[in-house]
Amino acid sequence: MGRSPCCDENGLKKGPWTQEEDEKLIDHIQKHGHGSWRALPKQAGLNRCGKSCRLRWTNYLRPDIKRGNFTEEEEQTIINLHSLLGNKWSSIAGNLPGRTDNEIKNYWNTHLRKKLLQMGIDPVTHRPRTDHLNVLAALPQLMAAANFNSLLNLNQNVQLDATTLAKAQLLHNMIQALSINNNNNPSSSSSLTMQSNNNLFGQSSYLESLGQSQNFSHILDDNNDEHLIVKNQTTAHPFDSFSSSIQIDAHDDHISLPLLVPASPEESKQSQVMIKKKDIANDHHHHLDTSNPSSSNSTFTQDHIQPWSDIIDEEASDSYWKEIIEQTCSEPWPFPQ
DNA sequence: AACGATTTCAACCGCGCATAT
DNA sequence: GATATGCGCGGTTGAAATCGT
Repeated sequence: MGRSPCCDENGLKKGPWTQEEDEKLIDHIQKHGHGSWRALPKQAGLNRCGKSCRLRWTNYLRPDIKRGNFTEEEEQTIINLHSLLGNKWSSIAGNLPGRTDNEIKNYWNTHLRKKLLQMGIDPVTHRPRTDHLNVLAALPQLMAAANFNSLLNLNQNVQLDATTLAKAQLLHNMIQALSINNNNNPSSSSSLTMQSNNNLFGQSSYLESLGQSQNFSHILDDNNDEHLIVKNQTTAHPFDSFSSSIQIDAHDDHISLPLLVPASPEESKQSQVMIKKKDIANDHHHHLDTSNPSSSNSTFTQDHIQPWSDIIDEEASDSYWKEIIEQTCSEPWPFPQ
């Protein structure tokens, strides 16, 4: 089946549109509608192919185009819809009035994709990435450089945006990676020490600071250990399609970090990191609990650790990691100092 | 200030599907 | 049913803008 190439016809202009061309196109469509895109250029006096005219109109000149930055709500919608639909940009655009599929696609590729990657989430599957964890384990000094005093100031209510949540997720992954590494390699030098004058997770304001509304409930386990169960009930959060819960051992001295995006119940269990509160309180140094039973159940072993060259993919470039590290460790966290 | 690296985004390209002939 | 045509979609490109040194 033959097809006449759309824009290969002789003499048809390509490239950026001039103001004059825009005006001609707008004027013609306002007077006559676009009708047949193929016939439009001649009728409008444009030396363009119909395809180029359609693209210019739908992506730029249409009067109902919404300009400006994407709002948090729009970001949330895109992420949620992408997790359901994949790269169905036109379908996603259908749920965002005034936004074009091209604009959404560009915004995804330049912003949202990176944001998810920074959270340790695969932007294709929307599931946690694990291929980079042992790379992080090689960078414990970066963690020590992070300003945890500001992170751990828990007496302020702070609304977190997606970027901050991304940092929290990455931090969680880093701690998780180091814990796993320690577990598998007791002689490893990658133990993590964090300085703080605050009792980290024993305060509900930490949870509130995640910008989430929760229900708290106490339960007793088989050993009569009291647990504080915190259920994430946020509905306006970009990741509300994922159920996340935070469990605090109120009786014992273990606290679990929230896994913001558990891929599955199994993964969620395996990725819990326990930090001993007494370590925090006693010497103001936070140590990862290397005897952590949940991480000892981890399926990660040294056998799974791959060479850097095997791990790195097209998006895990030097600049990619540089960006993550810099944003995670150098920027001030949005917690009050 | 200059230059190279990186990012952004408008525009293009090729393909698949639907419809017309 | 075969072929031709048009449209829309998703991936890719490359110039311009921005950033970093």
